[in-house]
Amino acid sequence: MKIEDALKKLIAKGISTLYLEAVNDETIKLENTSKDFEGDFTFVVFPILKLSKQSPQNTATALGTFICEQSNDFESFNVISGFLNLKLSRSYWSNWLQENNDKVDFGSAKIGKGKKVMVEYSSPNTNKPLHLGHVRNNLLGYSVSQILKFAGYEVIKANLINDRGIHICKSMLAWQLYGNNETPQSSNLKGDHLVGKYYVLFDQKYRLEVSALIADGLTESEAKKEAPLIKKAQEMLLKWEANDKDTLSLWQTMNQWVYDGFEITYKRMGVDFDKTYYESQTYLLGKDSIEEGLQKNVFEKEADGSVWIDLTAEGLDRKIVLRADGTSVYITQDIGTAQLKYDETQMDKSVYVVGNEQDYHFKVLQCILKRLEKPYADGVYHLSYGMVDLPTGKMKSREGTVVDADELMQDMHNTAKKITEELGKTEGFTDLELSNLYEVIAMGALKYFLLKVDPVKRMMFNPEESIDFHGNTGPFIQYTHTRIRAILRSISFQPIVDTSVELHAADIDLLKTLSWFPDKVVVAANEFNPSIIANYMFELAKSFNRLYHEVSILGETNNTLKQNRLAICALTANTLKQGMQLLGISLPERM
RNA sequence: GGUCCGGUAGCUCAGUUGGAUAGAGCAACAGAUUUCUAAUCUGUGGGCCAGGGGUUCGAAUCCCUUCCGGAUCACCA
Repeated sequence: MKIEDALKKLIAKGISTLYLEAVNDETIKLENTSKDFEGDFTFVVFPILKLSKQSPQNTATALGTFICEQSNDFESFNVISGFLNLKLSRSYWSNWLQENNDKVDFGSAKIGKGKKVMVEYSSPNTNKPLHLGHVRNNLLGYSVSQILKFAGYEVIKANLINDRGIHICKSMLAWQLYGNNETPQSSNLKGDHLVGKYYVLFDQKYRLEVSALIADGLTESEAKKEAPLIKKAQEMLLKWEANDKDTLSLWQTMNQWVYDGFEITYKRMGVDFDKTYYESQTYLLGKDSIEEGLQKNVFEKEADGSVWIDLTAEGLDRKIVLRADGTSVYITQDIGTAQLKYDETQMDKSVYVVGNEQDYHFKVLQCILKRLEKPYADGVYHLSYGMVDLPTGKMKSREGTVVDADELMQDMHNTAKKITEELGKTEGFTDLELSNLYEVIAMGALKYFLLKVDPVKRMMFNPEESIDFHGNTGPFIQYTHTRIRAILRSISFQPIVDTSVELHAADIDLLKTLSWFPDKVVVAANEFNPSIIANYMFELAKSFNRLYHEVSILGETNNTLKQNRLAICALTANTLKQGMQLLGISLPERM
């Protein structure tokens, strides 16, 4: 039984013994004692004063006395106004260490046992390279997958590639018109960047045409529709849909360039997928569900043949789900893809890592799936995340105001190199080891920077100030880990815990922080929120660094205490490693 | 206009189900290494938790309202 639950039972027992009032222990609320006071758990007695009919002070004191008499796990208490602070005993912590010391998967949970969850993330367009916003998406998706796995779920990572549509045709067309048969090989340009270059070029040329038409007297919206380039792009889309051989061939060639480019970026970010869906193969799905919905009277058909759903009862709008010509809209595809995913995997939950500009869309999707009484409707969860803003404003691919993912990663690598060299920490490494080290540190800094922020929040990235390597950062945590590893490398010891020895207060502080890890994992998994793990990692690292300064680990003269302390260090190192793995961050042995 | 999300220190962010004097990091300043890696640690300064009202023993947290920022309400994806 968890100590919190045991304490709740004790408190309930205390109330019934002292005041002859029955209390359900599940209604007892406990808090962690704030660090300005001595103690581990705080019970606020105000709510039970009407039972005790005593002053807050007397009630708390009586309860505290009762608990310390009844249990060896609590050694003392103090009362400040209505707050009863209870302190866990040293023997409790010794026992805790002994129990958890050799757990291989300390912190793992079983809340997802027997359940399958699909996490869809990344979902790029094939007309441009990935930028910082996509990096946030990818890291979130990967990390959430790791966390869910650690919490016991079977996880399927999926990528739905948006490989068709008018935007793809834009880069194809620009390449056809202005590309002079440029290829990634001929220009030595990464394929996704090459295609992205033509996407931007299309937009530039298109704008010129639009301005010219406006000068000729057209309104802006007319000009946008009438510009020759956009008409050509639309023609190309029609050809693509008609399976025109040349168009398809160009499409395949250019998409392959992009995939080759993405593969490099994904690999460097350390993300991967179990399943890849292509929108070109799924965009016709969903029509069966429309038919089904019509029969169930969930949808209604207009005179022109278009199909709609009225979601005003749910506070949403009336939405089209099928055009009059029988073609799909975005939501139709998503209905179809959800069904496809379920048919293939029978997943219990389906997490979509998609930016918060699609909050409305996913509300609609879930609503429709519920109306259709799909068994997977309740398991749909939109992991909505805020944009990454630049000091200059939003990132826009077409306008070139983006922080490119590949460039950013390379910048981070260079910064890591520079700092390591400045600190003079390059001795004893081969060139290859150094290069790997810089990469691990750089990725640690970048990933931690993006994952420590609550996903729902917009976040700010200033390219002028490179991402920090001090303080609440990935490298700080990596560094802490290398300090522990240095100690553990230098000595051979058996992680045997002897509960007879009294632990130092600093040891106990660290143990206390360690003991929170399993709870953090559960909360992070339930909320699909890696930032909980990230912030906890920082707490844990700080906690170890305090111990490191306060006491000597290798220099401890009491050998039994030294063995215990080494066990605490080993558990800390393992927990740091495990937690960072949940964030997709590696830890170097030395740095 | 309707709906949704956000607003906490100069900057970037934490803040469990309402709890004690509001917390970190960065930046600034002052210190710490004969000893396990100073990418570290300790301390100082810095706040009308956007504003106002309400609920109660008690509110950054819950309710109402105003303001600010953003998104969305497409037969685009």
